[in-house]
Amino acid sequence: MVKAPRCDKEGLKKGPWTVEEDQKLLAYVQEHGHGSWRSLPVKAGLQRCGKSCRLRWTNYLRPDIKRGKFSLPEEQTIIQLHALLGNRWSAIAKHLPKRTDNEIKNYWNTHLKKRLDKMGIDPVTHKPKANVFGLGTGQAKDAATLSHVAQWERARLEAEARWVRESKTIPTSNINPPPPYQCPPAARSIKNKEEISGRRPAAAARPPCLDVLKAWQGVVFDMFSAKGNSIKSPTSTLTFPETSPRLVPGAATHEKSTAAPGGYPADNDIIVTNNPDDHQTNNVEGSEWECFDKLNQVPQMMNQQVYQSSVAMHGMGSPATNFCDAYNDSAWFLENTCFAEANDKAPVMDELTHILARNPEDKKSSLGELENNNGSVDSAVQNTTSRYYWEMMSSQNLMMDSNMFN
DNA sequence: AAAGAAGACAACCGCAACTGC
DNA sequence: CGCAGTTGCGGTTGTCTTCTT
Repeated sequence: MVKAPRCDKEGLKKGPWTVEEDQKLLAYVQEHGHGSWRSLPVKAGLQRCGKSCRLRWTNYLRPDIKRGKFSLPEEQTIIQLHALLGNRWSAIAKHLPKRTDNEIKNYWNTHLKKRLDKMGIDPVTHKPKANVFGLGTGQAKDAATLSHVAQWERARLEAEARWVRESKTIPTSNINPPPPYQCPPAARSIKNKEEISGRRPAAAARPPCLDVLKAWQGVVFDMFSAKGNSIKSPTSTLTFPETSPRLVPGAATHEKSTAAPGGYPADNDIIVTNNPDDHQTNNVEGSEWECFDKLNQVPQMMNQQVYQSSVAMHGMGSPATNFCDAYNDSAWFLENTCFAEANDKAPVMDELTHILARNPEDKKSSLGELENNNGSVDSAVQNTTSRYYWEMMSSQNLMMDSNMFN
């Protein structure tokens, strides 16, 4: 015989909470702490069961909860962690400060899952669904798109697997400060042991590849926003290579570029070169020069991980070629994947400036402070901070320490 | 303008793990 | 070790809002 829930048995109130109930609970917990949830409702004068009170507090009333729309970095984190952890919402929530597991779960079920599904990616496995490659049905472009997704996905998963392996084998002394014990298998046990011992958890599960992509997006957005360019998303059309600015390595606009699909660069393509002298041979004028100049900073900003991911994806080429590939992939990724939110660069830039602001040695620590009288970012200072940013991003400590984003 | 559908989110339920005796 | 009570978690449902026809 199934025991009736206490709430039912005692005829306690269920359903949505009223403002008065919230106030009672809030006032009580703030004054006395929750103590035993079971005894709390009577003490607080609530006609609710303790469990209901606990849920209301943890999911809604707690003061350290952030509500409202999820930012792009938060979405990325959820997707990335879901690929790693599955439906372990509480574990995912630990990497999203001020978000509750319930909120993340709801957001996944109502938004992210559907978005992945529409993209043809299985939201459970995070792999492209086999049956979406419709042959002979005019879906060649979509198939190519999805193939690209699959390629990135595979690279990502490999990176994650590598990272997981390394996080188990790398001496934890590399993590600052050194955690006192290794990660035991059961998540729940970990948590409780931490709570009991007050110890720092083992290396936080933040895959470096996500950070690299995020960082890359930040730099790319920065370059384009400074120029007044926009990486405008065609959203549903999935036609990025034909319609959006594309970076083409090396060749002048009047010469056939071997790296440019289709040969000659398109009108809105942007030529990239490592050799400043090439300026003289390119028919790039006016505002495009500004961007051109900014792009010459790129090899310095391009750290090993981005470079290697580009090499892995496209093969070894010149730095400019691999930069173009990495950029185009990143821009493509922004436009054609679940990460795409048209013109939604603010969260990425917020995060970039936030991280730059952590530079203890650089007093000019945000992009806002770097702006000159013209409202543009001084290239030398930007170069310094960008390089610093990449150095930070490539350092293992930051890659593995989720506190970086707290 | 009204009705139904879909979306979004809060809340509930049941189970498993943990805790203290 | 066993048991009862408590807490945490994830799946599911209910309700309200927004959108579509």
